Amino acid sequence: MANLKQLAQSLGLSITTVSRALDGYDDVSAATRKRVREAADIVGYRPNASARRLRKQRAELVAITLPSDPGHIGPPHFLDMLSSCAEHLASAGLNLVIAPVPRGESELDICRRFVDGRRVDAMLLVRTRRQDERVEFLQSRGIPFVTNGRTESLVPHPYIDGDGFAGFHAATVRFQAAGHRRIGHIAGPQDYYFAHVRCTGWKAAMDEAGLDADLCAEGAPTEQGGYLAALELLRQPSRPTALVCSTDEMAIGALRALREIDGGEAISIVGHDDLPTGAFTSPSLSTMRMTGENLGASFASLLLRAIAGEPAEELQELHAIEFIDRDSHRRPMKAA
Amino acid sequence: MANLKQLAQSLGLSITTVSRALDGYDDVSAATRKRVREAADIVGYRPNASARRLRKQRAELVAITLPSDPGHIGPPHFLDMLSSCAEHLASAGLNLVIAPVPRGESELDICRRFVDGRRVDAMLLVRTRRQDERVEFLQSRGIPFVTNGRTESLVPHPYIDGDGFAGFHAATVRFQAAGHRRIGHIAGPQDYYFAHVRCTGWKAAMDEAGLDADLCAEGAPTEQGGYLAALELLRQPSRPTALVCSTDEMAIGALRALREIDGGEAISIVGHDDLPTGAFTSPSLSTMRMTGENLGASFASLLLRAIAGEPAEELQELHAIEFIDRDSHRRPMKAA
DNA sequence: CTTGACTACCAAAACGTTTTGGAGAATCCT
DNA sequence: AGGATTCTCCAAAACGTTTTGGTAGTCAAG
Repeated sequence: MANLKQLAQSLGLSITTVSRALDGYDDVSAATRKRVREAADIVGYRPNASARRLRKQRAELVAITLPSDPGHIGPPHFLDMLSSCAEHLASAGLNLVIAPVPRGESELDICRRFVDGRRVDAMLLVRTRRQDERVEFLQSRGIPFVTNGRTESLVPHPYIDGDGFAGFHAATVRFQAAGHRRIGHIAGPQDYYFAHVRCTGWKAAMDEAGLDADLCAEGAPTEQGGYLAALELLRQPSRPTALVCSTDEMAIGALRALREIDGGEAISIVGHDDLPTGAFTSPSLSTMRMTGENLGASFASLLLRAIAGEPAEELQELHAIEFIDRDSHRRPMKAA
Repeated sequence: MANLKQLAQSLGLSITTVSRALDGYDDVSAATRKRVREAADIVGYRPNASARRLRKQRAELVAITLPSDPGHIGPPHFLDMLSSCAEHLASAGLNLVIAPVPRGESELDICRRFVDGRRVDAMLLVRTRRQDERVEFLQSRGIPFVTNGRTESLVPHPYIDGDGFAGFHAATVRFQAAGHRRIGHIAGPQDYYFAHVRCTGWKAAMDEAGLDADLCAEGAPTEQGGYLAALELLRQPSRPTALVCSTDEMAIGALRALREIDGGEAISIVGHDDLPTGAFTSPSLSTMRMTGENLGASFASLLLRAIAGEPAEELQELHAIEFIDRDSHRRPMKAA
């Protein structure tokens, strides 16, 4: 309601003094500072955000682009993560705006709009691709950003990612140790970095064990995509006895395929993401997830440090993957 | 990069003319308008958002408060809904910022910060309470807002809500028609409007049928809350044979309680929200949900119309509830 | 030749802050 | 006492837009 001018007038002070009193500068006496602050409290004065932003040349905003891609928008935890991230940003005076990508526009368009209109101080990117034009654009503009997921960009950038290679390597080795020889992989679209690196982890473990890495089917990162990919593998002359799936959603689709196929109940399976639904499927879904608590806070912290100018190399977090063992990864193998 | 002044200089025009050319006013000749627009395209000019906002006295932002309450933040669809809402707002030049409530602060504090700092043009409220201080505050400030859920506010406000009374009434009547006499209700916290109105629907159906509406237990709107409330009802000397649960999360908790109790598998159950997980529980969870497609777009539309000044009475949507029948609502009753 | 309407443009104000570069008064040091 | 230093305070500029209230110039009508 009140602005600085009115407040200053009512106090018989200058705008400058009132502004500086509220900001706690020490070139205003303790007495006036107190007087100003009390008056401001009473009238409920809050500085006009647009005016401050214009003057300070900061947008006080961070945007996150939400792909309206096929496949759900990350696990359900995602909103919690966002919420926590927003909360931590807020304590630094930044708000988080969500920027969905309308059909007909690319994520790059959105970035452009936000960056060139000086609407944001930084950006948060999810679902990175191996070659990601958004990353290139933001780097060319020199605007701070953090990605959820790595890219193959030659110039380093801040990210938080799970060590998909190690995770899928370890999952494959576990199956080998349990006696599996024919271990298949249900892969997500290979232009996504996460899907590619998970596939690579599986393949490396197969190569190292001297096993054929031929049972790989790619599909959309959805339940249906997993279902179709699994059917494809199950039609092979020599079926897999275990499946390592790129995501839980795909794994749930694969479970559906197994249910429809004779002998499918003898095939072990593991996914990734720790979807809550996985606890209720039958068999309950064994899975993996990135370690680390309060990822939202981590994203916020990286964003703030990127804005503060820390070099990208120091703003990269690669988290270990942990197993969540339920039933689906140790189903009794059919007697060979 | 470029601002209006530089662009004007490079064109040999005044700032005014350039600004008006870009905005398509017709007091600038078609020729110059074209020339200006082409030049703007080339340098990639975008007006500085903060400056425009300051001048136009509009924030171009809408905020939604995210309660960090007990109980998850709405169904998983919630993020999709948000995303769709943000997308429709964006086509009107508005961005959606998410405003989680840090512990130690109330949702009212957040509203105050956003409203009094002129950071938003409107607000979106979820999880309304019967007496909702946020609603009162926003009404007193005269700032447009839309709620997800009704309130008992005497002065009308825009909302979108499901007809919880009718839904829970109908669900109860269905159980009666199936022969159930002792139908219990697992209620959410009664200061939430949705929880209260659902409870009222159940109670009304019981009263109308001349049955005792005594089997009601209240709990937190979480899996654990449903579990505890169900245990409470099952300890009664005369157990319910069917349970109408305020939310799916609570219903899933109740299912767990039934599993632990001797004879629990003979108790029918229904929830509300259509959580994806419900399809995988055993028995699979029968549930209800609000009808209407693309709620996000509806919210966006109501917000825009509220900002445009349409009266609140015309901005209220009450949606019917539909049943999603799975297995849990028709479990074989124990022979009396 | 004046008047009025119309076209194409522009200078300046305004939006509400924060920050720069002082200015006057009081205090301290020698 | 005179100069330097410290305390308080403030006028004005700046941030980049949009909008107000014009001004010249042209053209047609009276």
